Amino acid sequence: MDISSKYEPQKVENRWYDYWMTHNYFHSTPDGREPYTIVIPPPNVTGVLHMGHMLNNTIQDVLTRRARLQGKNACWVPGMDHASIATEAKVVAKLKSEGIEKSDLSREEFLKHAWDWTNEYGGVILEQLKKLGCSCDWDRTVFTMDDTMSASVIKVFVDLFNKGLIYRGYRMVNWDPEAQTTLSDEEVIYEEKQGLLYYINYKVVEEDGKTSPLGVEGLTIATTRPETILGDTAICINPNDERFKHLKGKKAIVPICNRAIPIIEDDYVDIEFGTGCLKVTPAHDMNDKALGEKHGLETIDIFNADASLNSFGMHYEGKDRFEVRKEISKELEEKGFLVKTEQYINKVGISERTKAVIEPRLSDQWFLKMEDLVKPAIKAVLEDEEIRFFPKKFKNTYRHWLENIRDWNISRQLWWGQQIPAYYFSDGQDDFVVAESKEEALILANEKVKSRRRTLSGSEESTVDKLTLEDLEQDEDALDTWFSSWLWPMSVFNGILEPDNKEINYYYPTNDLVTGPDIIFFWVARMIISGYEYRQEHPFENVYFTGLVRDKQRRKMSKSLGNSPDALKLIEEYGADGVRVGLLLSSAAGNDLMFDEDLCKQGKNFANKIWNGFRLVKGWQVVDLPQPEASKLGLAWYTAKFNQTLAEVEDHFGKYRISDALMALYKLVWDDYSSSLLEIIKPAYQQPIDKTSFDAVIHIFEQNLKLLHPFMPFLTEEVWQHIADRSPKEALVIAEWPKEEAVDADLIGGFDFATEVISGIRTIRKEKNIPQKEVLELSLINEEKVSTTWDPVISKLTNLASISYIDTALDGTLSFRVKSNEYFIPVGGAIDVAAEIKKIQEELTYTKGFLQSVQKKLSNERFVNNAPGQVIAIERKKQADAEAKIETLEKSLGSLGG
RNA sequence: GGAGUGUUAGCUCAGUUGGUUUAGAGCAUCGCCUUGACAGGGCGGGGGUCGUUGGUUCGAAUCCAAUACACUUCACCA
Repeated sequence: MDISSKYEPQKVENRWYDYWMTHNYFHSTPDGREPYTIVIPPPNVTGVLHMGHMLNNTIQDVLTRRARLQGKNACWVPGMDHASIATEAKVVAKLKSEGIEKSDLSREEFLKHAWDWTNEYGGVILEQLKKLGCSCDWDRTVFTMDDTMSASVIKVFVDLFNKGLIYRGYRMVNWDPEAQTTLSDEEVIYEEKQGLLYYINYKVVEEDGKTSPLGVEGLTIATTRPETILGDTAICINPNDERFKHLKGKKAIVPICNRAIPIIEDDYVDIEFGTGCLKVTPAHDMNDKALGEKHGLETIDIFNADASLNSFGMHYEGKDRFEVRKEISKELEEKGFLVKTEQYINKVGISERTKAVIEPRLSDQWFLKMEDLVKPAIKAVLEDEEIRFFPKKFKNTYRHWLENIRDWNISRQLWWGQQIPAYYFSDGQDDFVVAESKEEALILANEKVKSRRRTLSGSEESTVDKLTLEDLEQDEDALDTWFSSWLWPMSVFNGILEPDNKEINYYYPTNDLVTGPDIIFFWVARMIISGYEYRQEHPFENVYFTGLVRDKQRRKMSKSLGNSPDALKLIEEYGADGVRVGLLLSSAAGNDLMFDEDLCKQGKNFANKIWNGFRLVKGWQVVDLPQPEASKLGLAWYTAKFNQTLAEVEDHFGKYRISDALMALYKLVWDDYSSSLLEIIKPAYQQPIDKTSFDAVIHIFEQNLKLLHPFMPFLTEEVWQHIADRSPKEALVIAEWPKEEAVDADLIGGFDFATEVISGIRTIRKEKNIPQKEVLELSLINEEKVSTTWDPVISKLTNLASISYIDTALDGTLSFRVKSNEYFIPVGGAIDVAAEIKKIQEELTYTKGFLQSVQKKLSNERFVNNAPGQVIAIERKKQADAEAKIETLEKSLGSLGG
């Protein structure tokens, strides 16, 4: 047979993915088996695969594939979210490039464009996940704008409204002037920006009605936003501020627009900061709004939706806020109002999506009351541990957010998304109803109107016409995308519309959630909240938080920085398995991952190592021969080692230490299987192997492949199918995960000792440049009374002619020691006695030092009296071993005349 | 400003209730090896007073306190 000496992932990956798809291995339907469910964190419909996705989805695939091998009914539900803001922005931009303005289109027309865009460009990422090997149940692919998903969202909105948890409020919100929509607090990022602090003089109206001259009896405020002075409706001073006693009860004149505004007092004002005088602009600042309400101030909104100035901006009307800032500061300077400017660093809110500077704005919005909803979510994670976080440290973050929860603004001034099911029948603040359809809304609206008349007139009968469908107008706004995704673990199984259907009952609660800590509030917490509200149960048992993928300079990988490697190119270069291994090897749970392409190279090399381990075995000619003793021992030892590693791997998985699980397997396959076992059983050049050993090693190799499959699905399936002709039912992807068996510790201990002997012999070969081909003779003084069991293995791996047991040291040989055993190898040529003596003396110095540290402990009365017996026994053993070793070393020195 | 997490080998990290041969792994590095599965390999070596300072203890990388630095996160005053 002819097998390439290098594993070539490009040639096999697509083939196996197609094979898996053809045979429907990833598809799940409810049955009698234990379910293993995992829902994907839905990527944006606009998204393309980046490093974070690769890490996250690799972990999910490892968990899913392992569960499948364990015989569970594994179901990994893929999907996407509609990403309101991002998608709408893309569609608007595309239309603009075609000369179409959004404002020229009706809602229906715009949505058609959005769907066209989604169908054409959306979902690229799901195809990319297939390249990575993800074993999602693609038949279940869900999109948050699918009919059932949207219907679920609307149903939940109406339900929460009816429970009194959703309300409409006129509030100060985070306004993104670019997307022209509201953002939730979580979608605003604060960045430090170098700006200016402007000191501006205001004139004061004296009691006689005259205006004071500037700068003398006047007052000075400090602001970072001089353009907002046109919206000022008060000046505020601290009542305890001695400097401004004379201003109390007076009025100030806003420069340029010459409006007279009251000077109010409030201890909110920090005497130390700025000038101690605060301009109050209730329409454009959260704190100012609070002051405005407290003191009954007028509210003047000077901005349009795009943050250009409106008619209150006077001659600046129509100009952008930042343009106006420059121009107005110039005008203020020219007119003598501007005292000075100072460099000032302040934090500016930026839209996460569009990067536009957020403008606080007053508007009608829909809010979800969180105070009570949050309670079961706090209990589940922090008290009952019904939901476990890995790593645990994120519980603190979670706690902090939930305990300081604010109501969730769920409306967005966008079209792409579920339209808010509120219907207005007139202009009054309360002239609306909420219903799942317009028809239901009409009934409710008529009832509402009727009951009002009843209260007003006291009469049952009404002669006034009833409302018709045409009288109802649905709220223009759409719901926050997270208001769809917070239902994800339920809605993907249609658990909202049909809460008792077979699928939701089988798959919910899901098992694991794998996601980034950056969306712990956006998504994780809210899913937990909705899970308890709608199913009185946790949505998942375990949440595994991956770290952020950073580059070598510790910068977060992002599109804007351009420091993220092209995911698909990486797969092309290193193979999907190589990339998966590379990502997993250094991703301890929750720790950020310093991505380095060398890790993928390591993964690729590992794949090649396994491949060649297969090639070697495959190349052997198999004959009925007696099994060599060394092979028999080697196979028995490896079986023990395998079981030991399997136990470790299970333990790591239990703690979501995926990286450690992989490393344990990496060492098992590379060190134990390839470097040790294969060398032990390997027949001499061009000699056949005995059938017993061959069958055993094939079995062992297959067991290895099963453990590796979740991490390296393509390579392992390829090799598996090379080993034998397999029917679709025998594919590795659905093989049976090895069962844990008892570990024979004696075998492992015996081999470890033999390994030290082997290593000693190899070192001597090294030092004396004796090639492996040259046969050596080994003699030993067996002080440790080690069994001769392992001699055949030692002989095989170091090419010995004989092993002799002797009583006294051999002259003219090189020696080494393992514990108190001493080994001698005769070599040709003169022995450098001085070097031998030096070597022994170094060992002696170390051992004596060690003995001393042990004796120090043992001679400490308090140690002997207080330490547990087991610990003392260990120390005594150390002492005895060290003493025996010292005796051996000193004997050797004596015989060398040292 | 509040809270949290971390600091162990050149790099990335383990070190699980304090005690398992006077600290481990992978990678990198340094020697030697043109071996017959694999140079994407083999064999062998070097490398850390566990951020700093105190304390508790028979015993501290591990527990406590202080301190320095780094990161995360929340809230923010013109």
